[in-house]
Amino acid sequence: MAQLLTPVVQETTPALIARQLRRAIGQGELAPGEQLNEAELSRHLGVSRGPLREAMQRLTQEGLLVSIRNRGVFVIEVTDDDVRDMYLARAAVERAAAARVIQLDAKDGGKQLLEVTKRMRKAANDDDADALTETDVEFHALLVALAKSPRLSRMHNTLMVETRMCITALETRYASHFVRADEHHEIAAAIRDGNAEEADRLLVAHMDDAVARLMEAPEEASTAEPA
Amino acid sequence: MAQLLTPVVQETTPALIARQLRRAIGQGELAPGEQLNEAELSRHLGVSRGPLREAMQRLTQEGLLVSIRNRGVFVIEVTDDDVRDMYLARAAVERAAAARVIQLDAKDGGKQLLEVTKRMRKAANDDDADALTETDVEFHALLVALAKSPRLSRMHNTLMVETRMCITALETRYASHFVRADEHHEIAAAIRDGNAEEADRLLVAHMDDAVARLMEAPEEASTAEPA
DNA sequence: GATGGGCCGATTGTCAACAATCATAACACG
DNA sequence: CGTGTTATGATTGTTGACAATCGGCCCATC
Repeated sequence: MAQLLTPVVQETTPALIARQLRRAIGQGELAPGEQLNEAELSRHLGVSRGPLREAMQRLTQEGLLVSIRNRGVFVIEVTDDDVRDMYLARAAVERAAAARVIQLDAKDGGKQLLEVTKRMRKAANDDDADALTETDVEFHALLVALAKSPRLSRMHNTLMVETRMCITALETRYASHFVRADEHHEIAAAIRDGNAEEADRLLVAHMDDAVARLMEAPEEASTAEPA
Repeated sequence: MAQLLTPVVQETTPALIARQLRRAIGQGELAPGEQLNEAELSRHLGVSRGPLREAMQRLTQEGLLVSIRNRGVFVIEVTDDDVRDMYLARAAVERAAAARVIQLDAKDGGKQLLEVTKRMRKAANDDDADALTETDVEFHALLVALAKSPRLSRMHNTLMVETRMCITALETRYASHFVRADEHHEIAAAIRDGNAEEADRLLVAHMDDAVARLMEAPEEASTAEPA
């Protein structure tokens, strides 16, 4: 028999709950700054407070939630500094991933990434901003997945939840859908061509652009308290 | 009054337990592959199983523990692939950190790092391998801390626990203590001089060296199962 | 001697109850 | 009017108990 038999891994309950919470945060169902009521949430999820608390500890470790003793856990509020830091970390991870992809199998990796950009262009044509965001996230997730690095993937997963949260909360929009699609296409093409320097340069520029866009959006959380 | 008043942050119990567990893993008190018995551990720590389990979920999220449903949580076993991946991730984080330090305040950052290398040289003179390892870890932790990036710091913290664990488990030793100290000194000097390219190059080389050293050490966990 | 079934101890998963803490608001006091 | 005090309701933190699951062992069977 072929090795189609993948070892059965029973996901643990807190891990499942944690995924739900991440999704909810990314989609803004749990708004930045909002407190997570244990009793209420556990009822909604159909579990008791124990497993829920364990799941919340996971997200707290990731930095998606902040815990204040005897008061509760809250969804993080993203300040300007946080946005900058998010993309600093994303750049660190994705640049390393891109370099690794080129090193492993540039041609194949590039092709897979170009496939995603095709769908981005379709979404741009349809003027479907949501689909565009979906494929955008998918592009970056695939880029890191192709690097086959468990650690980079884990880090990146957290960062993408934060990114999604920001996009949702700030309702960021590109000036043009096509510009957005093209930026990703160029990165994919550079990777396919094995041009590490170019891919690296494009990625950095892409991140800088994203920060600039998010910063000019109306702030929902101030970066410093008033004097 | 000056801003010497830091906001009071009551650390949560699972966070405290998690730190203890990380220390224990880094120092090899909890050996790779070992199962963590909840009842026994909670007794030792003087808490009940609830908070302990929450702490374990944190480390599981970090990838320091692996959880198998209905069986328990175990300290990760580090394969050759894991060692490579660890240093791939560390390179990603530390290269970004170095670049950021140079961007923020190269002179000051370089000086602080050089201070650490002084202590490394002293440890090398004393032929004190443990002190050398301590200062080694301190150097890299400081490098990332100086970048003032919460996200890079959080990621790096996890990676350094893994690194420590490997050094302890594999009893890795440099060929020469002085070589080890010098490598760090060069990196610090490059940062102080604001030479980004040089610092980046040295960091990559430093990581490659580390992987090579760890790989030639006797393996305690095989990377692939026998045919 | 190898295989399969069934019991048993140990450990984990889950839950509900209790204790501790905090924010709020009402109120007395200077 | 501002300050300090005290009840109160709600929420979190912690614990112990119970249910579920698993690995190991013994033993009957072929």
